[in-house]
Amino acid sequence: MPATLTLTSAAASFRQFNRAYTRFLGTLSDSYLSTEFSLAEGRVLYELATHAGPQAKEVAETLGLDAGYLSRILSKFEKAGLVVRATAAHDNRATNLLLTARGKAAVRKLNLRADKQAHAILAGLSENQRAKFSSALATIGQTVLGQKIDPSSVILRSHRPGDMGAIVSLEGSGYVEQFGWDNSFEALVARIVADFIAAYDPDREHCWIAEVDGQHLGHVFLVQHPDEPDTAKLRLLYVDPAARGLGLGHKLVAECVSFARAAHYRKITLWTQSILTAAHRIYQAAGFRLVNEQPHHSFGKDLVGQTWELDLL
Amino acid sequence: MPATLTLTSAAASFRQFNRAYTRFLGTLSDSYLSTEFSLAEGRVLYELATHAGPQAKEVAETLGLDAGYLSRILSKFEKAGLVVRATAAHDNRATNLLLTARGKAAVRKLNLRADKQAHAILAGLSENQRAKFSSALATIGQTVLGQKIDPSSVILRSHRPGDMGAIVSLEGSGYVEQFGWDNSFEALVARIVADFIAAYDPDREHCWIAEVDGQHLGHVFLVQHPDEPDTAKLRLLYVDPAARGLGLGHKLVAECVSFARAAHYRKITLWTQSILTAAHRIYQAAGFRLVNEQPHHSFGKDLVGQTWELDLL
DNA sequence: GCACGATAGTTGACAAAGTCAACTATCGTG
DNA sequence: CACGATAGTTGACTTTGTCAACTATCGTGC
Repeated sequence: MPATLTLTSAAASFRQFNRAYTRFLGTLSDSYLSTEFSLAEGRVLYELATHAGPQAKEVAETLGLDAGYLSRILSKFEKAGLVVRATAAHDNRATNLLLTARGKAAVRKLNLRADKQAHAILAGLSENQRAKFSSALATIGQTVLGQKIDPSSVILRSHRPGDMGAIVSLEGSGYVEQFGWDNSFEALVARIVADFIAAYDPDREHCWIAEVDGQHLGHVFLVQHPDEPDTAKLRLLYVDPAARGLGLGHKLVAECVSFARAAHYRKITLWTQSILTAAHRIYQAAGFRLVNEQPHHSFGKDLVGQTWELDLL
Repeated sequence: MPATLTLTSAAASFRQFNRAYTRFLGTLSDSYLSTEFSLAEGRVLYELATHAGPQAKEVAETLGLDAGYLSRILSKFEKAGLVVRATAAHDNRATNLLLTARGKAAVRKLNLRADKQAHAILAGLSENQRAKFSSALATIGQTVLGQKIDPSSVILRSHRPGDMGAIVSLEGSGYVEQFGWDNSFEALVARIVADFIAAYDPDREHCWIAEVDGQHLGHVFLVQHPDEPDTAKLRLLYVDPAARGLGLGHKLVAECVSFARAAHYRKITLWTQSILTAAHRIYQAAGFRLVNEQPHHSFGKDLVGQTWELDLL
């Protein structure tokens, strides 16, 4: 892969983005001027609202505030009746910070204002743009801000326009990066998804996309076997490297199995490669068993293909 | 399109991102502590380094600084010999701000430090991640920061793993959004790119991707006509809505034409739709002429297909 | 059970960052 | 050439943030 995007040019656009975002956050926070709170105070309030009864130290750390500064802010809040400082249960040095009803009301008011602002900005975007935008935010959050994906916020949905391409792209670049396969694999995936759309029978077939905040994290297909009407084929199970370890693969396969049962299939088969060991664990856990292995040369590599089956009684 | 990504949830993740990025920029700017400059001073210096001889007012506006505050910063810079304030040519009230050699040296030093920092963060990412990251930055910059694409920074390159999928995705969601086509169009594109990879002859065929900072902005294919060896087909010309008006389409078509000439084709043909008027102007400008029109029903719509040709003498 | 270093939080003194309004000098227009 | 507008400066001020010294408590090792 020729490095048309060098580390240096990536760093340059990163810095440019940071400058622009500094400016942007500056204009956003200007709205605090019409408020009784400063930006720092607002951040503290928000922190108290989202984390139940934290110690002052924790708040100072997560927000990067000076302990002394925070102490003064909290005194002000206490005087205003927004916060109570309760000595911690097992440590008389520490205090647990709790919002009063009045404090909660203040947070609600701030939230409303901030939500309005965010809405106003996003309202100018088309749905397509908004999806791209959200996905971009999530990407940045995960790559440089160290944000973790919250498994409970992952949703499974059916395919939509643009999804087939995303599937081809993810699998194409993913397997090249991880296993060095050549682009004939990407072409194969493109053909599979084209066939899926062309022959799609909603009662007998389905595609699931796992996503969070518009970010495509994984997918799987269940299709009718071309020759055997009672058999379904599970195809193109994929979980993005960024989302591994969340049980997404299990969730996707479980979805396939229950759909297949509901559609009265008697069997599910799938074809996979011996090197994809992470996937095997998922198939095994779902009750599939390996029924056949065969070496072949594909995608520029010597591989061993495997057929797995699950009987649906 | 079911709104699994509502405006409200998009706004929520937007706000969460802003909070996280505030924190991130805070840690980034901590590095200014070991510097003789404050963050605001650094921003001013950078602004002076990138824009030749601006007025104080312009700097104050672009950075969102108070005029008085800026004036004091500039006085400090002048005293330190980093900046000279020259009365503007045609307005004796205004001053043009110019960095001295010493000022430029200071900027270089700051840049070096910031570059190191950015490099350190990006060095932990794989090339794939870095490309996604850069592209995400660009997306955010364009959608909410109002950044414009710099036409001179657009590069044309050959296809790489993951590109075919991106092409399918862009065209699939793009034409759905703009013209309401159904997903059989996405399937058609998937089949075309699959065929391209399968039959690819590098001497006779080519795919160009237009990108900036890893962000895919457009593409085009030139392939051998299946029946006529002397004829090339131009296919899948696409320019992302975000990148229209930059002459990207012209650039991509010109690339095709010159490749076709070099490969000794005698003719280029292409098939397009009557509603794609923006593309027609590009073809016309490149010397193509409309040779045939035919109504057809595809992608869920009644369309009029057009064949265009260019003779390459 | 107690000395001791570590930790949570507070406070005073201070510095840095940013705001506001009044002011000067100049400009452009009628 | 009067007059309102504009570029920039300055003094007085507030807000925001930092630092170190301080108290009270904790946990550990002896």
